[in-house]
Amino acid sequence: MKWDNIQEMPCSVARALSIVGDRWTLLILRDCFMGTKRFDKFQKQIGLTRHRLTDRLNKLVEHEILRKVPYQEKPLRYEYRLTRKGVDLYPVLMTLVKWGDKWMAGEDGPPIEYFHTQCNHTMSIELSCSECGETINPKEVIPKVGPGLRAYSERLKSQS
Amino acid sequence: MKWDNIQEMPCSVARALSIVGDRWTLLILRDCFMGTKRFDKFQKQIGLTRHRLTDRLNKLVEHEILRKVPYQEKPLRYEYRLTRKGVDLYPVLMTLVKWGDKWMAGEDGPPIEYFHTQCNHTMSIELSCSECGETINPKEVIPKVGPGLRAYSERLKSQS
DNA sequence: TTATTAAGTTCCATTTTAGAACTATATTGA
DNA sequence: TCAATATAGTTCTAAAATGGAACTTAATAA
Repeated sequence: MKWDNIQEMPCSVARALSIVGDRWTLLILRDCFMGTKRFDKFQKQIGLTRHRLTDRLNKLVEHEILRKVPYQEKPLRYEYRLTRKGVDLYPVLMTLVKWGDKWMAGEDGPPIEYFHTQCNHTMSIELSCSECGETINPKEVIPKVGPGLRAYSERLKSQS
Repeated sequence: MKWDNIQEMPCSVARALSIVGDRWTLLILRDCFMGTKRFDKFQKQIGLTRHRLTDRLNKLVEHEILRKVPYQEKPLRYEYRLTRKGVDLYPVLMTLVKWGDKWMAGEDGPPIEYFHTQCNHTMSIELSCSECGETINPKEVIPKVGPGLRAYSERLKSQS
């Protein structure tokens, strides 16, 4: 199985990772959420090669997670901005932050803290249920076959 | 910058990704959350090469995200189970699910649905504030330098 | 006229990965 | 006894991805 094929799996994790699941893309997006918009700044902050960066930014633009917006003419230059689809990846980054803060920060404590302007507290994120609002415990969530997987299975059947 | 060095960045996202940020590891963990425990089953479900799988499982064990538990003697065989540290990655997977469901599922709808036994509803996850409980809007969260980054900066200064 | 800035591109050596076959240990059935 | 099956790897090689460094292009600043 080549990586390029995982997007065809009937699985939202696989499909999401087919775009953002490589070694650098989520770091690029982290920088986007911190306000970075320009090529050289990404390159310096992350330290990946310019070649790779070009490649990853193009892929993100292609998938409409970032879009290129001209910020000057002469010479024409673009900056990279998050789209709605890109901003929707915020929870993925924040869950990684929370895990990294808990398990990787060591004695120094979390590198970055997050201040919630709505309640004026330094906070961390929690996962809650869209229906009842309660905090999620993995054991209390049961995965079931959904319409997407059913459709996929039926297509497989009709092919054979 | 080589990938192996990103874990030294003063950033929880980078540190988390240094372990789970490669192309296959989060898919392996997805399977763990679906109940998969054995080598061959991982291999068939994910379709990565046995060689890579060995490598990734070992890395996860090394980082105490999975642990090997013998399930038979003669011949001695182990299965892979999530540790507490591993279970703590559940939010990362679920945020990827939510994004994939929204942006990658297309007309078929989500492949898998999630049933919350606490409230008896099919649900999706939301991000909420640990302090006030409200749903998080990225614009309302301000990152600030935390103790980990301060300690890091001071170490850098004293070295030079 | 030479540097500098910004955003890439090009080239090559190194590293990682995919794919397939092979190995080790034990059980089952003929 | 012998062949087939099951499980969990390991080994090998060709192909693909990556890292590092230098080069390019277009414009401004010294």
